[in-house]
Amino acid sequence: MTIGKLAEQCGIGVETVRYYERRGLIAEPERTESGYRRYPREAVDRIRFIVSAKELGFTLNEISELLSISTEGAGIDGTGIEGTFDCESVRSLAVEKRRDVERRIRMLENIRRTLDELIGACERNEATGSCPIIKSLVSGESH
Amino acid sequence: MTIGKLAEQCGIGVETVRYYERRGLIAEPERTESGYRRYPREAVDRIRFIVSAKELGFTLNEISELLSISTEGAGIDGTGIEGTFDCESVRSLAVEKRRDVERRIRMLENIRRTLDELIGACERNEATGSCPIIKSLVSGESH
DNA sequence: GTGCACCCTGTAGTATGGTACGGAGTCAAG
DNA sequence: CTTGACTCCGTACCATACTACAGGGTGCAC
Repeated sequence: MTIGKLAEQCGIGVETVRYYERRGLIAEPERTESGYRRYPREAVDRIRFIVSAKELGFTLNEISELLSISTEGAGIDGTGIEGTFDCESVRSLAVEKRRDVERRIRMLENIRRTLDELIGACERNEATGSCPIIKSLVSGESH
Repeated sequence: MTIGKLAEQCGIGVETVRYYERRGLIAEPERTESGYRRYPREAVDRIRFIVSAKELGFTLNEISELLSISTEGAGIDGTGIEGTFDCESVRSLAVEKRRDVERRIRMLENIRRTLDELIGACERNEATGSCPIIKSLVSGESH
């Protein structure tokens, strides 16, 4: 698979794929004799994961970490995240990330609930008073 | 409440508060005779909401929209998001945002589930094979 | 065998979201 | 009534994550 096809399948530009490679988020792929990058099908999944995680507000560094957890010790060159984690390091990193993910889910659920209330109120044609969305989110917080 | 106290309560810098004001995310506050900004307690909630939403991967523009939905027609100067929405516009914007929030929750739940599996596997001392986190997220996607 | 779309490297520019001055005025505790 | 912490405005700078060249080579369809 060429870089162009890969980028297209992931909905990003070829420049971005190369950027992710430079950042160490994806491995350097095989090359053809003429120097063209040649990707395996799995590369699509990895990049789609990166794209999705980014939408969820993870930085590329955090995504690096998530990927390094999931590939347990595979290591990503040039990221400073070395392979050969022992199981305990992986576990505790995973636990930490899980807490973070949990917190984000809670906050989003609060926003969703408020949007539901707002939509409901609107359908019943009630004017909503002051800013319920803010209250709901803030009250659900637990930094 | 001075800008310094406000910023402190929200865990951000005073420069950031002024930046949010310039961006139209928060209203221009009252001023003292000498020109100092003076904030009401509610400003804390609004800014905390902005901070949280940002962590969840919403851009400041999206946050503007969310805030404008919740304050229904209040409008935010300089954002291009004008006040005087009719109820139907508010509702459809809220429905759209709800879909978006829902999608994010799903993706995060997939990541959480995978982290759980990973943590479980690690505790049972099983080496995980190839990258379950990626598979789970990608399979749960529904753009 | 010549277009045209694609690929290569490298470097420079952009958008977003801050962050950090500089030079000045203000407030309040001692 | 001074001194130190705070505020004002404006502009310039920063990090992250792209995005767009420039200047060249490759692949293949006609």
